[in-house]
Amino acid sequence: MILAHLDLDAFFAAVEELEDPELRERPLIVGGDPHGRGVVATANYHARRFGIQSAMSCAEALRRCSHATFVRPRHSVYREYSRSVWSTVRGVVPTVERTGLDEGYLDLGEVAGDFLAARAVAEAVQTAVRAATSLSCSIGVAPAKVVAKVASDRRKPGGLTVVVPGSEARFLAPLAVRKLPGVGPKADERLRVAGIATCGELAALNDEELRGLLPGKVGKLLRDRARGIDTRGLELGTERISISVEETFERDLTDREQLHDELRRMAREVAEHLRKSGKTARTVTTKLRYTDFSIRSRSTTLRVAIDDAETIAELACGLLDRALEDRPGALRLAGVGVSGLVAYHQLALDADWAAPFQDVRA
DNA sequence: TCTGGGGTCCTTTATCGG
DNA sequence: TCTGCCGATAAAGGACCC
Repeated sequence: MILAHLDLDAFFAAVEELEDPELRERPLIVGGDPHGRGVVATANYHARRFGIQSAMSCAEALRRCSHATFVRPRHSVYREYSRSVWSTVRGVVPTVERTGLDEGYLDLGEVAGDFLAARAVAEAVQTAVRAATSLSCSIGVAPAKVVAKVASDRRKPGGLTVVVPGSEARFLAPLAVRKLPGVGPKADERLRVAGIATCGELAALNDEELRGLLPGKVGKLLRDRARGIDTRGLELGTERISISVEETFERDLTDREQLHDELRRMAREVAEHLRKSGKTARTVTTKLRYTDFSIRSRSTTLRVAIDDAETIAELACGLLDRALEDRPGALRLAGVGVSGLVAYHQLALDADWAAPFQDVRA
């Protein structure tokens, strides 16, 4: 299996630079209001020199670079560029799994016989994308997804890294465990405390050591990945399984009526998304974030799928009331989500055989 | 007045029927 | 009739990703 991971370089910022070339030579931050509660979505490479990174609060970014330009994300514009990029990629490599607007996996085995040929195909993809959109991307080529993904991140921007079969473990070994997809802040900290800093050290753990550190399926999976073992193939044509809208308020809210108003507004947006995707939903979830950043959620599942804003709103408000009874307090965020999605045309069929549920049986 | 919004997947716990 | 166990599944939380 020969596959590639493609990652567009500083995608949102790169698009904004194309739309307004004046931005190109300056530190640019795409994200929220630097005087509000937003975070950085993407920073261009000038801004990164000031230590600005994705997910950093915009207030912090402003502190680090007071002359940076801040712009709000324009997702519909990025979607257009993304569409153009991926149709260009498919012109060179037909089988592609998109995992985001700005990244995805390519099946190179389909168009290249060996890793030498694969490198040439990857270069052809980079050239084609640049020609069609003026955007630059980085690519990793490897026998396994996890290795290709890590490889694509090695020589940004515009880099190409090829990891040939047999060298996967050697390639990963010196890298920090945090570089491994699936190792987030929590796992990183647990490993750090135990003195495990690199992928090589994670790969060398025996079963018992691993159990103490990262129990369950997760540990085995991450150790496999650190060894370059990853049998996942490309996933083509996956369906969405949930839809949600949430919002961090400018200031924390306590007033129940105000919160209900916000939830009703979000429920209308969720219903609109549902309608556009031709789906109905059986489960409604309300999400709350308190001032201390802790998150609570309450959900309910119906026998029959729904898609109307009023029903979603009623359920969401009831769930909010329940959550606030369990734990009162000011909220910095509230959200409404639906899951258990059912295609609208299947509604009549599904309503028939839908099994009864606990709270209904009682 | 640090810390978004949209998702996915996994684990644990509660609950129910048999 | 009471109790315990088992398997499903819903609910809730948590980690992670872009």
